[in-house]
Amino acid sequence: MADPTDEESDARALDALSAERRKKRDVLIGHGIDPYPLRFDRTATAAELHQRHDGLEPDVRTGEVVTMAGRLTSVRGHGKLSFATLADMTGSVQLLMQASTTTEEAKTVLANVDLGDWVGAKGEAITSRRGELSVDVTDLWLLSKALRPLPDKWHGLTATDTRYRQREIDLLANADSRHVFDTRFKAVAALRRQMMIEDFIEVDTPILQPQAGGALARPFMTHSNALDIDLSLRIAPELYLKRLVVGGYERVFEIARNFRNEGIDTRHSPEFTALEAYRAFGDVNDGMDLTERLVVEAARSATGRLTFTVGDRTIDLTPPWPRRELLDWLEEVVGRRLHPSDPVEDVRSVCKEHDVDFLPEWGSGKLIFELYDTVLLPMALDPVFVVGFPVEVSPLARQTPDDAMMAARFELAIDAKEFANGYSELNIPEEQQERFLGEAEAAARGDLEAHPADRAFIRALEYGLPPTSGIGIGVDRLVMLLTEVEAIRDVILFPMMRPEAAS
RNA sequence: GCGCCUCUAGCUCAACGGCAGAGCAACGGACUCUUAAUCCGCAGGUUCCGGGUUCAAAUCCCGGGGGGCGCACCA
Repeated sequence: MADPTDEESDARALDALSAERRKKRDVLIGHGIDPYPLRFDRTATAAELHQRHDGLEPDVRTGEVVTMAGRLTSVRGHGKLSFATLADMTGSVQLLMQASTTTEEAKTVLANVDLGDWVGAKGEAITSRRGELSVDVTDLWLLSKALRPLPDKWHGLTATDTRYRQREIDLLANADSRHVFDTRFKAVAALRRQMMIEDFIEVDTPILQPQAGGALARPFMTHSNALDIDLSLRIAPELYLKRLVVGGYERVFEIARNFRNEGIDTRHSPEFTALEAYRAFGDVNDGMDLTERLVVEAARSATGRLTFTVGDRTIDLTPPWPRRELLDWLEEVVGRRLHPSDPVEDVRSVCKEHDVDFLPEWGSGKLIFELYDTVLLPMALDPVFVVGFPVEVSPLARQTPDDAMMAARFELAIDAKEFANGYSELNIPEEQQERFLGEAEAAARGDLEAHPADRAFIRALEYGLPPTSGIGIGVDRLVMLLTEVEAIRDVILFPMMRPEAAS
């Protein structure tokens, strides 16, 4: 279907189903029942009830009267006896409704509820003859009517675009999907908790920026009417966070939504979440230590495990993770020691040998980075810190003390993807200025990912940025690993989609 | 942006040139221990859209749209 929620197709195809539900709502109104009560007091959740009473023998009455609330996901009518499943945020519990012991009002409600309705139910917690924990309902209230039918209760919802466009019904129909997001929120909470433990301050920096910076990427553009200026959506919080370190926040982090106007595929979303953290007095090695602690803690806390299977790959996060010098590893694999100072023709020939495409304006450093990206990265399954990247592709990182063409920078590779990135931050204003000018020239030449020099950032550096370790962790990719899914859209609640057709 | 695949009832799927079907959900009915409840009955369609080929199109062809995957760019 071109558009499952199109108004006309609704009017046509959903009319019969929806009309039935509206009719029942009218019947209840006719009985003086408000189908949209303002509030409801519940005394127990499904999880609490199970925690208190699981393991009882069949046919036991606990004597505890509870009031539950949730969505009705299944009804099994049995004449004067009905069973139903009530699902709330914590799980589900069975309702047992006997005509002989329910109120008249409850009978009226029961006769006019549909799958998907929100209901409240009061009764004694008991076990059924089969031994299932149930609420022996005396009172039943409608809390809100579902006018649209739910997806198939057994098969759930599989249509991918409907799952992304109408995440709400994906969540209520597919337990797998709920589990993915439960895991996501636990992982993010764990990251935040760990940062707090390590004395980092959480901050919020601008998403609307006069000038995108902190990464090489194409920004989304927008416009301020009040100021009559064009603005970019942030591509990385990096520059603002380092300005906060200048300001005295020695340990800062942000769990930041970044926006990049680039390709969309299973690994890339136009908006994605990264944790960026900056720590005064640290260097690239402290960054790796911190990254390892964060990822391991998120995995343990959100899943209780350290090994994950994605597709046919098994990934083991057990620390410590190996740290390999990029140039050493590359030498091992391509059989030649490369260096950014090598003549560009030499590095190009290695690229050709390994089917690595390149552009004529790329220097040896960029070519080495491309070799890493296309030859080494796919080999990294279990976590590996790759250390030492060409300065040419690291405009915000310090040079290493013994090699001015190499930056004190690492990338964390897991499952053939870049998971994290970090370095000893470049804090020498003149050098940063020079690197910016190089980028500005590239921008002037038409490089859409390059940006003009950020003068406000240089000015900040001139007030003094202490030695600083910075890291960035791709939160969506981390969650993909922890939930063992292959598509980034599966871990984003409402992934960017083409708008639904107008009619 | 290019290539491949896909779109059928509210949902999950059949039919693959010959009357558009099933399960779930819905609707009417039976049933006091079900849990994908069961049983009887009944209803539900612009087969994504537009054009073409054909006696006949959900099916084949062309164009368009949505979605997925792969490649390229990017994290």
